[in-house]
Amino acid sequence: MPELPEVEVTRRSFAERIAGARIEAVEMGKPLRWPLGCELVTLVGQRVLGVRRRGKYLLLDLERGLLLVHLGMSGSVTFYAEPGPAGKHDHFSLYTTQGVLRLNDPRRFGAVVFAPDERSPQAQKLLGRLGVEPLGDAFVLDDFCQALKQRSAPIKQVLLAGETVVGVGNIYASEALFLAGIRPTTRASKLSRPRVARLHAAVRQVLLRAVEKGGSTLRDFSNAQGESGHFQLEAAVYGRAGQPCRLCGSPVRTIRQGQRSTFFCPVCQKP
DNA sequence: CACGGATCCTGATGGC
DNA sequence: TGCCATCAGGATCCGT
Repeated sequence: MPELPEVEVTRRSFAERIAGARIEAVEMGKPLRWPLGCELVTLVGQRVLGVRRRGKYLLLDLERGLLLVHLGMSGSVTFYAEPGPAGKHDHFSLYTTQGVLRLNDPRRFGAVVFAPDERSPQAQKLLGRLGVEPLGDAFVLDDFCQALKQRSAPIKQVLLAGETVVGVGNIYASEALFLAGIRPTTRASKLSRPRVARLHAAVRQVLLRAVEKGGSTLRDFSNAQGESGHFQLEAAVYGRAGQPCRLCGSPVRTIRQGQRSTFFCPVCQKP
């Protein structure tokens, strides 16, 4: 479900409501991808100072340490003003003085990990290899160009890996490459500078637009207040196999790359 | 070391 | 209706 736009929309939907809240209790369901990494008593009594985002991670800053929350494939965070019963796939709940934060994650590829500090090994194990933030000033064309020159893998997979630029998942990778007119199978190192420039702009544009639209609703995305997004209404290629390209009318094609589906227009996107 | 494949897990969907 | 195969927004680990 969640790529950068969904995570950012989620963050915005509860950051202000949880800021300043004191943690009163913690409840865990089935195991997630990684163990929490601390005793529950470490969390209880602490205030949540704020919520940041790094790539697809939500970072909940506490008075002593932080919680790294990842939504995996099927996770979503909801912040309830009133405490109710935990749902079937609610596997992590923070009961605070201002409401209850729950991570609901049927497939349990997500995780909540405590780290004493952002520079600690616990945090760096997850954040240490992440690429640059695509919507920040550090996403510079020259650097992007240089980084892609080093990589011989198909550009789609380089985007997905998140070591060059973070936040681009399976939907937005296909969308950005369509916007840039680049075939997903093209080796990253083979892209000319002008084409990298198009991709650089496309990645920013697609993600920014998706954030503005409130995230994708391809299946069931909704933010922490239960509101759904509208990006899927305008997907150019993702999920549109066989349907006419919105630019040239030829059928959108789908292939598999690294166990993931890729969608592209064989006419508009050049190798 | 960079790449490609297998893998964790549950639920939805479609064919027979 | 049941049963089976396939697919799903992620990212790590492992063999080559």
